[in-house]
Amino acid sequence: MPHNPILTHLIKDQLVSDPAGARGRLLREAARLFREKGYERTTVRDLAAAVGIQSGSLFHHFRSKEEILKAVMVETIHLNTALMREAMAAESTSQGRLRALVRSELESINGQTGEAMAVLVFEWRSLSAPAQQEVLALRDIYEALWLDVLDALAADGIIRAEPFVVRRMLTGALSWTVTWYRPGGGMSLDDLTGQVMAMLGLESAGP
Amino acid sequence: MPHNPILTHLIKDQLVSDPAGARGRLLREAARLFREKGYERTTVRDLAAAVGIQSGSLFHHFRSKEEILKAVMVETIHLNTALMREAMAAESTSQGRLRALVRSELESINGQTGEAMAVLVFEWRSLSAPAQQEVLALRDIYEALWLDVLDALAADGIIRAEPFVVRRMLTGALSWTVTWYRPGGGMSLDDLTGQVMAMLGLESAGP
DNA sequence: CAATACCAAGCAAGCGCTTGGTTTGTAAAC
DNA sequence: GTTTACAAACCAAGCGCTTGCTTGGTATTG
Repeated sequence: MPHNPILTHLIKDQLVSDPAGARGRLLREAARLFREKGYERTTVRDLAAAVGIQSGSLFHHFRSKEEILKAVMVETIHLNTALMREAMAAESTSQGRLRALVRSELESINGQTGEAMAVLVFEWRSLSAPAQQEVLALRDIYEALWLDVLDALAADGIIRAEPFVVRRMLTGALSWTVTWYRPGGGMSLDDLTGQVMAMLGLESAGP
Repeated sequence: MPHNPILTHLIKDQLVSDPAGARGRLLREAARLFREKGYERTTVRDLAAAVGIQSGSLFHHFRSKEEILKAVMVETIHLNTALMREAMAAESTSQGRLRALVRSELESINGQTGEAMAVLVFEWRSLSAPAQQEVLALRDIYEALWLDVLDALAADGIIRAEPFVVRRMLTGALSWTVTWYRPGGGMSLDDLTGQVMAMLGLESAGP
């Protein structure tokens, strides 16, 4: 399957590994295993077996196990920041942009990159402090996109709670969907987006 | 410091360990360490050192390390279910009961039992499948309290999104507060409760 | 013919847990 | 009020195993 243009561009800039390459394949399997069993319970032997090599050979591609975790997180943020910018650009109103952000984050969490996003949320503490700082800097860019939109909505009186509180509540609410929402079920991602907007009192609900 | 009457009653029923006893003290330290470093990164030597005994002596009180994790979770659910019932009983309207639930859960997460609640959320996967089943059964009782209130609000048209979706969004939003909310800061738990209600469009915000 | 990618083997450290034996608390027996 | 009995609580030592990672060498590729 061919990449979408955004991904191709990120690969060219070396911000994301090509999923077809050895490194990219390993990172995908790592995200899957880290989510399934947790970082600590996943051994380097598990990771190696998942891509069909010996455990020692991993250390030709990564200096340590932690570097694999960091790479999963960093590449996921890069990809999703880019996707989110793209989704927002198509909208002309603040309310539309919020809907695009919600929809985009739900897709990140429950779609292709879902495993990596779950790792980002649940394996945070497994990163060393310096690595946490690095990842945090990338997240700040991502978060600024949200706050700009929420600030605009608050200025217009469309939302009444404080923007930064709303963003944090939404972070929790949306990332938690990974524990219960199943894309194959009766509710589509658009339905779910509608439910979130309805919960905020911004649109009427109903699939 | 004396216990509140609810806790005393739970201790008498052997649903919760006395925090003054050896077992209770260990469970408190365990919750703290599990939250701070994660279950896997916390060794039985860490746990033993935290209460001033040898690592082997732990196994006089608990059959395995996992049993300690399970006990932390089970006792926390028992305590918080009781506290929540109490908080709700004082309210006469559905909206008041929702506010009481939100306030109560925020207090569970950010107050005394916060460490144990965080463990419940973030260390879920570290439990074996059978132990997960046991804990899940207890959570169902707890969740039923929420759904009853949300169903009533939906029936009256006060909330427009689906009750079970709202509950799940709130679960995520409220438990996520543990990652950013600091009780000592400028925002009290009552303020935060007000923000949540405002976000749902149910009350005007403002501390 | 160099760089890249890998394998086979294994090391040092740390892990959960077991074991055999000692101390401590408690309460009846004398 | 000392003695006896016994269980609960704990210690010191370490076993067997797994972990992340290293090493020295061998294919593979442009």
